[in-house]
Amino acid sequence: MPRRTIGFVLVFVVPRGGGAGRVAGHLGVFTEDGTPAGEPEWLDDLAPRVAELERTHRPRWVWPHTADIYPDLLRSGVRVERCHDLALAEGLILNYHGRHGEPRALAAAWARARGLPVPDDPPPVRREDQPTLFEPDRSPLPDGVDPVRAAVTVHGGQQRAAGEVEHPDRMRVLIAAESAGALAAAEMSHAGLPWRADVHEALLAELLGPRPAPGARPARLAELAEKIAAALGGRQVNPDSPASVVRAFAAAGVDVPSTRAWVLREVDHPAVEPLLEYKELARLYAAHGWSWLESWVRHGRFHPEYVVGGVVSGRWATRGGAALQLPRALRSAVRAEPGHVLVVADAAQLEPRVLAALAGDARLAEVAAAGDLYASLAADSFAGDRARAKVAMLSAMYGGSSGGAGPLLAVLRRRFPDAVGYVEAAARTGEQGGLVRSRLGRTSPPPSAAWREMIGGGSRPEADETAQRRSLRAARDWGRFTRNFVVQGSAADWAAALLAVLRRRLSARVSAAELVFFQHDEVLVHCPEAVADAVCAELCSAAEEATRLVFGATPVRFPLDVHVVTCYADAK
DNA sequence: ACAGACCGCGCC
DNA sequence: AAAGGGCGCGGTCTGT
Repeated sequence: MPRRTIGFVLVFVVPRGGGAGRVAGHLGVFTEDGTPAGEPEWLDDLAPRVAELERTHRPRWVWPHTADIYPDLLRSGVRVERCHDLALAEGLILNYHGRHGEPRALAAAWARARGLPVPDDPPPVRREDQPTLFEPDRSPLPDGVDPVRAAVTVHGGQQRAAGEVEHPDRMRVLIAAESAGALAAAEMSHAGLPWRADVHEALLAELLGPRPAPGARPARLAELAEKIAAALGGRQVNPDSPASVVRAFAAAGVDVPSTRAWVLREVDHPAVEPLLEYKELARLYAAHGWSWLESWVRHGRFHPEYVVGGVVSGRWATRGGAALQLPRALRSAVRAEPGHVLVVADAAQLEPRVLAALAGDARLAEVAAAGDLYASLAADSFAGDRARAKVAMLSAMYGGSSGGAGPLLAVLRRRFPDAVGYVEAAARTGEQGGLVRSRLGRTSPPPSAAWREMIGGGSRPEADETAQRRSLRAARDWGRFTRNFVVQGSAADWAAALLAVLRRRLSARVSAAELVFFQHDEVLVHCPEAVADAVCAELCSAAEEATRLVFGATPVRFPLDVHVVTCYADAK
């Protein structure tokens, strides 16, 4: 094949059987204008062909779902630069139109792919026997449907759909960033986060005692359980059972409404201290103990599975390993390999900055020019009281008002009417059952039928006080969700753009660096010590580029706090 | 025995 | 006037 620039390569894969470490499938090469460049091919092993095309053409790979194919390619040593993930794009577009949760194998996409009339309202539930483009292991395509042609058709439909939303440019950025995120997620799962099992084990031994026999409690937990029982007058009590603990306290003459740590801390009783310690250690044991280590750490790396597109707001989820909840105490087990460092970068106070940019609030943007936004906000509006400034801002974004936040929020509203007005408008939209969007167009789900029923029930003339209260409550709850959605979703937009841009920059300019971890607004790069400065420079440029991509020419700054360390625990 | 609800807590 | 957003996970408890 002559060397020339080709805009798109469309790949369709139908995994067959066990796979045996290889991924088979159809592959078709197309030029940018949609003209096929040669016949579609069937390959028993896609990896070599993908590697070759990547080397010669740097195409955009269009495939049903990155998570279904890219991990296998990575295991075969093949990395690609860019892709269009049909399933993720389909989800974003469907959600934009308020059709959350519909099967990704949209009936309309199928109809288009098969040249059939497109139904106006595709059935919401896919039948078991209905073939699907996006879950290729379910069932093969119907006879006579060429998989490459189907992918081309669906892709074309998505390009059109992206062009028809209110801000097509933003939707295109979103789809590209989401697709790049899927690539980065697979790469990070593959690479893994450097993890010193010996450090982790030493920590467990120090806090819990030696590893217990299967079914037994660690020594330290058994000891604390005895102390708790003794302090409660020798009553039977299972510290793992909230109900049992409440009963035991009641029997000892102490009324506790629940066993939440912050509740217990207010209780003056000798059982409280050992109980709090028990709960903390029991959690470490259950969630990140020896069995976690066995399940998730191999050859010195923690390999979580990221789920891109798993949260409507655009945040990532994880499957197994609780990767996004690594306790701070365990971060000492995250160590760079010899001669290497970890570059830890997190966006400083991302959400309030996002709000300033979203709302176009010039005054808040000014406040956000400072490195420490909350300190700057405190100086501006809260007589220098940083804690109060932070509470005020968080209540605006979350809809909370506990801890006397009401008056603080009022200060914020007077001083920054555009920013506060923006989230309050989002809350009102939600209270009325409407949809809200992130900056790039991620869209909140419509409220459930049960919600609508409750809202309707409260406004009927015969509604009693309880029904009215329930209705009001449901409306407010959903309003809090949509209020937060615009901020959380737009922060996810920014973070996705950052990751996409950083990934491209690193592969082009600091190839020895690898992305090893990402959580919401924080990214970890593992690299040889000698290139740490280069990585820092790329990070800063990436943050600026991401800001421009998502918010255009906003005056709001989005600084990164960057730490070059050998141990994750030393960052911050 | 198993599934699913609830609790409580970890992270952002 | 009052109203805290998102998730994953492992534990218990309840219903079948």
